Amino acid sequence: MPTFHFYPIDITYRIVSGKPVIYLYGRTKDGQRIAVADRFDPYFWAIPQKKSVKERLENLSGEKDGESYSVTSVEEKKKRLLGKEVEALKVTVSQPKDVPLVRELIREWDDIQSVHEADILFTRRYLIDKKIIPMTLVVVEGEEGREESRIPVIAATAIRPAEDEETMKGLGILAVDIETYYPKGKGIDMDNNPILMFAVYGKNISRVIAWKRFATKRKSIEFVQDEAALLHRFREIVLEEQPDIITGYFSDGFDLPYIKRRAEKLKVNLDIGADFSGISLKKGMDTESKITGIAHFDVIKFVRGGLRTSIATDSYSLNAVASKLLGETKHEVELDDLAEVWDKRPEKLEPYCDYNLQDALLTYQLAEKLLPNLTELVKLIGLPLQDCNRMSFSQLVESFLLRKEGEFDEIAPEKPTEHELAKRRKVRLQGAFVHEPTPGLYHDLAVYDFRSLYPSIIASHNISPDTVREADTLEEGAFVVREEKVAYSTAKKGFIAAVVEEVITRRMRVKDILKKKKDPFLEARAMMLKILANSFYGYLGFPSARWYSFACAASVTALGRRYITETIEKAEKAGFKVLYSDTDSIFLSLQGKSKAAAKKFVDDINEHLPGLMELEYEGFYPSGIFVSAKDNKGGAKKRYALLREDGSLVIKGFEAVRRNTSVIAKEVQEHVLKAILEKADDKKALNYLHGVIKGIREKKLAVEKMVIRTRLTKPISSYDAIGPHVAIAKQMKGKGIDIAPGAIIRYVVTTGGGRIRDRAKLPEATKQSEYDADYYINNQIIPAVEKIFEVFGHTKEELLGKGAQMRLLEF
DNA sequence: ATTATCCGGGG
DNA sequence: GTGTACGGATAAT
Repeated sequence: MPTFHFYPIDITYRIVSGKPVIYLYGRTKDGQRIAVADRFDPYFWAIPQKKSVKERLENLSGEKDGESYSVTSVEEKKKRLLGKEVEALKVTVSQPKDVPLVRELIREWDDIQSVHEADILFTRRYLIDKKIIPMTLVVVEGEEGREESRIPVIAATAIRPAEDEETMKGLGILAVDIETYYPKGKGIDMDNNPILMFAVYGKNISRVIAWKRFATKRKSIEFVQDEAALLHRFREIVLEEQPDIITGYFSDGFDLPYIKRRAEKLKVNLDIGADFSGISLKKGMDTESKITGIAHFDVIKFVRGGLRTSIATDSYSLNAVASKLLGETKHEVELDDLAEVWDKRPEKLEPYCDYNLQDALLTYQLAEKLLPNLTELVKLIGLPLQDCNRMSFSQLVESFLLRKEGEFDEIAPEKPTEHELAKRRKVRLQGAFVHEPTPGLYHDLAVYDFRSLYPSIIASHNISPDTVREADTLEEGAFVVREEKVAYSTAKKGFIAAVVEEVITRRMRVKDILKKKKDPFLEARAMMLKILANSFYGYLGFPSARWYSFACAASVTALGRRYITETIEKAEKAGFKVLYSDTDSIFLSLQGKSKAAAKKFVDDINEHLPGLMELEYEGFYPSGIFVSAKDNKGGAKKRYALLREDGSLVIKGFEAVRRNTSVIAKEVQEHVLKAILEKADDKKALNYLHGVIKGIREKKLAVEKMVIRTRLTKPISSYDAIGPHVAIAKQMKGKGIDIAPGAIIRYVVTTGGGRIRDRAKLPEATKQSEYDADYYINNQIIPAVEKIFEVFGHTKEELLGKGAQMRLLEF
């Protein structure tokens, strides 16, 4: 029997002669695309009320809505349900579609207590049970069968993961991007507006296909007869390139559905799937596009999903993400004019083709850059790239737990009913501890952080839905969380606590190796392990979670508050002063103590911390400033600036990087912070401010510095409150420039009477003499620095330079 | 403050 | 497809 070593990429199933067959699509070690077909039977778990139900189940079969269903076998197994031993029945049925039918039927039976895992997708169940991890080497025995397929199909007689968990490398990525016709002022209309051009970018291809000819020297541009021919070309290119991964930017919801729709409309056969199927869509608010045998990597879904907390960006547009991650930007063209240029001035189309190709290139580069992270996630979670690409944090955790439960003989709890869900949504978790800072400028600060606070609490205190007990439990060694009136058994490792501990220790091992040697793949692994570890707390409190536990989630934050306040008490006993603390971080003033003493403080704390918990010394800062909150005297949370020893600044929460603020306001804010932190010289900062204010008054500053950027969030007509940006958008519309929701409107406020919105002008149409100095001083500059100067007792009047004059008048 | 709703990205 | 949203921001109450 021939043996094949291959890396699975995609998985589906089909019913062949009435029996379900799993199809794994992938590539062999030597690069050949193959499919592997393997028989597998669907099953789920039932917990009986009475043992006699087994026989009743075994004989269950029937018909519903013309479809027959049957139970093929029932097997008794000892399992655990939230740690409690149960006699479970493994109910095997003949087809996946029988599962929901039988499930609903037997749920009503008196002798059935509960039904479990009857909603785990068939292909996922297969991967878990066979211990197969996509993109990781698998050994198959079997012969090539004869069936209709683009690639050879091996009928498996045996399948198992390879001994060494070798990861697939050198995957072929093909980036796709389309440009479509859309007249000004109209929305996207897949039914009526054609695709004008598309760009593909891959290792061996960099091309734009358009169906209107114009003179060009670009070798990358190729012309076809019409839109149907363009779609044919798309099919051809995909089949020629044989990519493992097709990537796009929002291609789940735009490019691929658009291509599919146009192909249907023009009756073009798009049988690019390994089984000759086309692009399949899953609808909902969130569409997903799939092609059998190829993994579809929608970059935006990963950046906004699994990587969301790791990549901070204001906007998730291709331009914003590419400039953040690659330091590159899109080409600038007036996309709104494309339809008109296409119709009337095709000779001007070249820049649009360049734009199109650049988008495909950026998408390709993003996919290439993020693939190590996504691959690590696939290996961690054990689901195909297509799925890991689109998962939320709670789905990641749950999929990981479903993979792990076998090791603990656990059966997953049922998903909550609507009623249960409503109940869970009503309760609120108490958050983290915050010590508000007292506004002021401070010198010699030490900053500390609890490393992975919540995950380490879960692991160290055995916080797990299967170890929760009543607070007055008589169980020996149980750890009481008095704040929540619950306790946690320590007799046996809880399922979730054990899994979290494994994730943390795995990450620590990876970090240890990384200390000795740089390795981008291990860095990606460490990052994904961190993301996963940090997701468990949220999962425990997520209403839809199978392993939801309010007690556990509440205990995690309660212990977080407990540990941080205890650490603060110890710091004060040791002679430090607490300036600020939020969740897992502590800012101390050294109060004349040495840097060495600050460093040593963590050792004293760590000596008494349990398990994996650890306080880290984040660093020493020569100075730092905390300002007061908007409407009260207390210090603002998450709004401070620190000076590092190397002279650089750490700015948190200030407007310095926000939209909606003019360039000049950001500049002034940063400059003032720097002057104050470096020299503690508020007089000098004040002088600088007065200089800027004078410059603005005398109109010596460029209009560009006065530009305010605001995003238009909905169609112009649906605004009730007309802000300046809406007024500008209206003006632009009046000039025939159509502005769509999502556009960033740039404007400058000019002098004159009336409301701000009547005085907003386009920057291009504003002369330097026109901007409204008073507006910029009072509404932009002053609010940006007011709180900083307030720390030194400078009033708004002083900032405006009125203080001195008033004093003269007073005397 | 708290709850309802709107929206993202793509052209 | 043995299934379906999700989190943040803004408007409304």
